[in-house]
Amino acid sequence: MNLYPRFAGHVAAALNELMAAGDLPAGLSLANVAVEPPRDASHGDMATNAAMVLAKPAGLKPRDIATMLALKLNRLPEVAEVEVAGPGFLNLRLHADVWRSELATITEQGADYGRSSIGANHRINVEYVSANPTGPMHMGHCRGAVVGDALASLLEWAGYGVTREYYINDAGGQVDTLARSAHLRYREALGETVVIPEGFYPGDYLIPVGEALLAEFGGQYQSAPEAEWLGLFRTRAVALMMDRIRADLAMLGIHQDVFFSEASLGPRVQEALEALTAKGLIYEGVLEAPKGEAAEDWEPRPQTLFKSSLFGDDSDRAMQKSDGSWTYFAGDVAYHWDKLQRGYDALVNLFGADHGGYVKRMQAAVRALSDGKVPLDIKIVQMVKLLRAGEPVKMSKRSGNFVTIADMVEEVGKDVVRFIMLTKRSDSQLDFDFAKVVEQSRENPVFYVQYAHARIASLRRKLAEADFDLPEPDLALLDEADLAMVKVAVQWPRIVEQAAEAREPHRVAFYLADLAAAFHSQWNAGNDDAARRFVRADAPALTAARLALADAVGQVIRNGLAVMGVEAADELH
RNA sequence: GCAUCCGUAGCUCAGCUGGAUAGAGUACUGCCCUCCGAAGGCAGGGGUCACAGGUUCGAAUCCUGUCGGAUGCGCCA
Repeated sequence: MNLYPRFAGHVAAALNELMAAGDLPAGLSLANVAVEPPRDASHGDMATNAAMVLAKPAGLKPRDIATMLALKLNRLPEVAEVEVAGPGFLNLRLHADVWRSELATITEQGADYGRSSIGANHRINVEYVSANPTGPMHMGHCRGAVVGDALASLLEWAGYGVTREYYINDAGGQVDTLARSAHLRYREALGETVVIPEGFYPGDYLIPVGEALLAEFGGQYQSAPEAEWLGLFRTRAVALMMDRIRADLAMLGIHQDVFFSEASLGPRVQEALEALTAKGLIYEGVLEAPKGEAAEDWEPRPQTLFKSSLFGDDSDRAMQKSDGSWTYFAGDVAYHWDKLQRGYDALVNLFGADHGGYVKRMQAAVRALSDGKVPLDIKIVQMVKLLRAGEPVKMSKRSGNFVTIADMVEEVGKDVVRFIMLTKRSDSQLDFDFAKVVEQSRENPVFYVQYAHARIASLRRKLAEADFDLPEPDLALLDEADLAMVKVAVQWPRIVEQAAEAREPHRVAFYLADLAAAFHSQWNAGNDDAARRFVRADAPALTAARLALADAVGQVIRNGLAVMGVEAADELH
């Protein structure tokens, strides 16, 4: 069992003993008792707020409870010193052997060190990317893709059963436009000179689609009426776009489990509507005019509405248009109905910042359909500003020229793209500077973390050349300065759990930067004082112990990078 | 008009499921440095955590309001 849960158990056991002995009133709730590393390392290795949290319900002074608890905890063999501090904190200092044995645990568990079972195998669906299949993936999709994928991995590490999902918007007017644009390219492939009118997709990426359509169908649809080819071309063009999107995602190392087609919803929409009707949440009504910018073409009309306002939404939402056809929202409700039917315990969606206004109605729908049993967590992913040496990169969507994911990955590599996308909370804006992200300096976290890993790898290489036999590592040879690094490394299981609970994969990137800093600091100490070096030809036993230490740190870095979907480098160039 | 997110050191950001003197990098100042992998090391100065109230033993963190910024609002997708 990992360090902190283990000590939480010790503290709980001690409190239960005090309750059993009548020193504390029986039946106190320990729910708010926390056992954590103190913010300031000089306070010790571990702290608990138990005395302060329990003071009021127990009707005792915090320091009195702390003193009783201290006596109990002091008897634990792992504890070197207990101190009551401040308003009633209990600070524990642990024996150095505790850190040595934690280090051994890292070595034993290896690539699984940090995996947790707090997810209890609950099934969770993470839907991300869901870019419209009308073009290749561009920069705007990139961050959501990376954050979603890393979050999915993180949840797997935390013990959830994760499904990675992509929703294909292949049923609206946009895909008709795609089909028409593809038809133009098809005619072009037949030798016509075409002009792409306003409102069509102008991008060059449709040229090969036109060629593919020509190869499949020959010239039979060149001048045929639209009704004859629209559905066919739509299906084919969407399929080709999805191939391309999958290839783009693969460049980022992303492979989703389920690609769910909106067009395939079919009877699900009616089912979802019936489910809501059965709950009395559907009615015919007229919505008020939207506020703000006046909508010229708005007029009040009776529609089929969902009472989403009962579930925290700002207004009720239309499911069916006045002509009886479904709204886009109805499709989304049906899609989430389908997810619920598939039996997930929790749902997570990643939305671009431009869909922020959609959050409440989706949560309302899921709450209504699942009777509040299945939480839908929606993460908003903010814009990325692309820069080149501080200057904004110019993009023109109108001409169809934008920076694609393929461009980015080709220029700086998958690992750099992924890492940088995780260096800020997803709900704040991110600058991506092509020049800075490949810089080899302390400021660049990708480099800094990879550099630590490369240095560790180089120790092994150096040793292979040096030709001296190492004994089995004896961790007892590690001193306090060596163990300082272990104290950072053993935080990893906590980071996994906390980041997973908060659904914030960026915390992994920050943690790895901290761990790398601890390692570099140790390394640099060796430059000032040769006695502190990892490899000491004059001391094989110490070298063996320090290498075990370095390897463990390298292992934790690899595990963290694995969650981020970044490969660890053994060498930098 | 309403909603969501944001406002922390000169700059870029952590911390936000309440805890002890608010952290990191960068920039700035002063020393040191050619090192197991150069792409530095150590130390120091720098903050009314936008503002005002409230809850609490305790608030950057929770609640309310104000100001400022971003985004969104539809029978579109």
